[in-house]
Amino acid sequence: MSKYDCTKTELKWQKIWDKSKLNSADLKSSKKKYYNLVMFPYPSGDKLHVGHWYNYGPADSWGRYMRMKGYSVFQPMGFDAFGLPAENYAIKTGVHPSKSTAKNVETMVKQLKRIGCMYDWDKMVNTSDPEYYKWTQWLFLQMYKNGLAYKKLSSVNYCPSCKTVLANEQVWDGKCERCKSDVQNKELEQWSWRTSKYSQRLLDGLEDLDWPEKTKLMQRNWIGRSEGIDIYYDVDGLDEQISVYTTRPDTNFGATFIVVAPESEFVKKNFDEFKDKKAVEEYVREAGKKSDIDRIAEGRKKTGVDTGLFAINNLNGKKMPIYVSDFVLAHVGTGCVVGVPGHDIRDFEFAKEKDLEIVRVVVGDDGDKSPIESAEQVQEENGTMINSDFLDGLPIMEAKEKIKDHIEKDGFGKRVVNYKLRDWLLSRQRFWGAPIPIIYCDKCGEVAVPEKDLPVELPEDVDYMPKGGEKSPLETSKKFVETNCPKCNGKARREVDTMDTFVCSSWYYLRYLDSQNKKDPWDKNVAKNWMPVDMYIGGPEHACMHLIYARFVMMALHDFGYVSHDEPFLKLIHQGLVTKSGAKMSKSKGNVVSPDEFVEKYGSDVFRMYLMFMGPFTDGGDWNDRGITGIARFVERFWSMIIEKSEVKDADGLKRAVHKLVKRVTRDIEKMHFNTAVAALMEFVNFASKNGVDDSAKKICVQLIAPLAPHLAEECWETLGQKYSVVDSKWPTFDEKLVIDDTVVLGVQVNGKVRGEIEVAKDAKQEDAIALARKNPNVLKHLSEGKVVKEIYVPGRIVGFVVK
RNA sequence: GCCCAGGUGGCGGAAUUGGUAGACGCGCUGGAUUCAAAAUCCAGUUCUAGCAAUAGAGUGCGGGUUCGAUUCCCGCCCUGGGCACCA
Repeated sequence: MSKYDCTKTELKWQKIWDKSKLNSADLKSSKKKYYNLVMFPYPSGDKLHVGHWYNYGPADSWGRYMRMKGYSVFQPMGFDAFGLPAENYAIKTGVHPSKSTAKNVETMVKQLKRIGCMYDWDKMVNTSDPEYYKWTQWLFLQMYKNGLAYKKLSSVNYCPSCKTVLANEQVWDGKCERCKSDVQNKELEQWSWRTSKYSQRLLDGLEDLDWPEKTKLMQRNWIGRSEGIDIYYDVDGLDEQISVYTTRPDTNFGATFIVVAPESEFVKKNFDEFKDKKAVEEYVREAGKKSDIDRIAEGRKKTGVDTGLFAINNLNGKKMPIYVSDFVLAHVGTGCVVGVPGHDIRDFEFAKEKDLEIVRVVVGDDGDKSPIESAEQVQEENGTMINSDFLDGLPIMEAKEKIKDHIEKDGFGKRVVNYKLRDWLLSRQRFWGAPIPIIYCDKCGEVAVPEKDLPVELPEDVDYMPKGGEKSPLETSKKFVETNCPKCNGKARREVDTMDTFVCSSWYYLRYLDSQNKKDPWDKNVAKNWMPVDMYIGGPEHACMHLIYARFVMMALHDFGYVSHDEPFLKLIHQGLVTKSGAKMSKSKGNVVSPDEFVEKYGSDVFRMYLMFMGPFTDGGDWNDRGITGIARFVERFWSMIIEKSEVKDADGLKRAVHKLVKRVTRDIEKMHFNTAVAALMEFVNFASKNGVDDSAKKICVQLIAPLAPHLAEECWETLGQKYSVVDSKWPTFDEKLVIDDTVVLGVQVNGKVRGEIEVAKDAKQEDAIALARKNPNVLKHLSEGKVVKEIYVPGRIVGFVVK
C-alpha cells in the first residue's frame, strides 16, 4: 500500500489549479453568482498565525461547498496595508513603510497560497497601492461633492513631549505609551464624514440582514436611537436659555440643578456673568488638559464650579443653580444636563459632592417614600410618580408622555429623536495612509483636487520621524506640500493629513470586482450583478466600526448613483477567537503560533481539518496541537479506503450508510458545523473498513470531503478516474427514505430510569412495543416493585412505565 | 455597573431543541505485529462498588415543572466577550 504524500500532492494540485485558472471567477458569467468574502488581513510582520487559518480555512470550505452546489463563486483576497504598525516600525528601524509592507505582503501571499484556498489572485488588492488609494481619494471627493465631508475643530490625544498625536491604543492610563508623559486634549481642524445623517437608515437596514442577532444588537446600541425632549430653561436675570436633551422628562419636578460642559458654548458666551470667573477659567483649563481617557479614568469623584447663575424650571418656577463640570461632554447631546439627583446615579453623586437638594419624585416597587439619602435608594427605572403635581400617581411611562404634551403645549420644549452615533472623524496626522485630496489656495481657499489629478501620491522624501508637532509628517516634504491651485494656478499648499484606514476598508469589496480597472473604481454592471456580498466572514471585533462604516459608504454611494444596492453584506458570520494559553495571540505577549511548521509536517488539508475539528466555527478555542495526529491518521485511512480494493459485505447497508453520510455532511456544512462533518466522515471510514466500499460510495465520499480537504479530494478524484476538477462536480444528494432505518433500538424506562432496551420496527404499534418491553427481565424486575399506573410509548424514541 | 455568549469525562467536543448523556478524536490501559522500537491493527476507557449481571451518582451550584430535564422555569456562582460618567 502506498502512503499518502501530503506535501507532494498538495504542491502538485496547487500548481495545476494555478495553471488551469481554476479559481479565476468569470465576473461576466451568467451563472448564478456567490460572492464569498473574508475580511482581508493587515500585513503585519507577525505573518499569518493559526487564527488566520482558523478563519480562512472554513471560509474557503464554505465557498467550495457553494461552488459544488452549482454557484459561480468569487473569492478574492487582499491586504489592508495602511496603518500604524508599519509607521511605528519605520520610526524604530528607519525602513520605509512601503518597503516593509511589500515584504510582509510577499510572505503572506506565499503562506496564503500554501493553504490552497480558491482565491482569485488576479483580483488581489493592496490598499497602499496608488492604483487603489487613488479611488479611496475619489471616494473622499464624492463625499465632499455631496456635502457629506466637512471640516471642524475636533480633539485629539496629544503628547507634548513626543510632539505627536496619539491613537487611543498608544495612551496608557492617560499617559503616552512611549515616554510616559501626561497626554493632553488638543483641538485641531479635522475632516469628518456625516455618518450621523444616516443614523435612521443604518438602524432600519439591519432588519433585513441575515446577521447574528448579537451583532445587530450591538449596532443598534451603537447607533443609540432615543426618543426624548429638548427642554428650555430661562437663565435668571439674563436674556439667555439653556437647552437640555432628556429621555426622562417625567422626573423633571425633581430637577434641582443644571450642569454645563467646560467646553460648551454656554460657558464661552456667558463667561462674563459668572460669579467666580477665575475659578471657572481655571477649571476649564484643567479639564482641557485632560484627555478624554484621563477624564474617564478619574474615577467616580465628581468635581465642578458654581457659576453663580440660576436657571428657572418652568414647571414649578424653581431656581436651579448652574454648575460647570467635566463629567458632561460638550459633543454629547446639547452639552448641558439637568440634574435630577433622586433618579440618576451620576446626578446623585454630584449633588452629594456639592451639597445640593435631592427630591424624590418616583416611588419604586418597594414602596419606599422616604427622602433619598444613599445611592442604593436612587430609583432609575419602574415606579410611580410622587411630588410631581399633575403627574402624581402615574406610572413612569404614562407620565413621560403626559409631561411631554404639557411642555410642548406651554412652549418650553420640543420632542426630538436623538442618536448616539457620531460623525466619522477621519483625519489622521500620520504618514502611512491615503492623503486627503484637498488643496488650500491663498486666493481661492479650500479646493478639491480634480479627479483627473488623482492619485495624490505619498512622497518618497518624507521624514516620518515624529517631530511634526500636531501636523502629519507629510508636512516635511516640500515637494508634496507645495503645489499650484487647480483653479487659479497660484501658490497653494496640500492638506497633509491622511485618511483613517477604515476608509480604505470601507469599500474594498467593490474594488475586488474590477481591481485592474484604471478608468473606474469598479465596473458598474459587474457590481450590479455581484453585489451585495453573499457571505461575509470576519471577527466580531468589527461589529461596530468597520461594519457600520462599510454600510454607510455603500448607502452614500447608492444615493450618489454609483451602485444599485445600499447594503454591502447580506449574510455575516463571525469566526471564533483562537487563543494561546487563554490569551489573544499577539507579538507583545509573545504567544503567536505559526501554522507553517504544522503545514510542513502534516500538510494544509490536515491542518485545516484539525482547526475545524476543534469545535464549532463560531466558537474558537484555545490552541494546542494535541490531537492533530488523529486527523493525520484519518487522512491516511481515507486514502487507503479509496485506493484499496475491498469486498462489500452488505450492499444495502452500505447504500444506507452513504445516504446517511450525505445528509449529515450536508446539514453540518450548512450550519458551519465543520467539526461534526469531519466526525461523520470518520465514522464512515470506520464503517467502510469493516464492511467494505464500492466505487460509487468512494466517489461520493471524495465529493463530500472535497470542501474540507481539497488537495486530498482532488488526488482521490483523479485516482478514481473522474474528470477534473472535483470542485466542479455536483454535490451529492440523498434519498430521505434510505436515511431512516426499518428497525430502531429503544430504551425502556421505569420511572424515568433506563432499565433495558428493545429492538422494534420503526413504526411498531404501542401494544407490540410495550409487550416486548415487558419481556425484558430487568425491566420486569423493576415493574414488580409496584403497580404500573402509566405506559408511555413515543415511536422511535422511548418506551416508559410509571410504577407506584 | 449594564448588555450578550458560555459552563458536559483526564482533554477538544457530540446529543435530531423534552426521550438510552458522553458520537468523533486525543490521551490512557491491555493485546497483536516486531529481535526491539516507531508506525499500524484489535479491544477497553464518565465516576464509585462488584469477577460479573447489576446498582448508585453524574451535564457549574440550589430549587421547581414532568413518567422523564444538558434541553423548560426561578434564584445564585464562575469564565469569556462587548459597552461604559452618552444625559
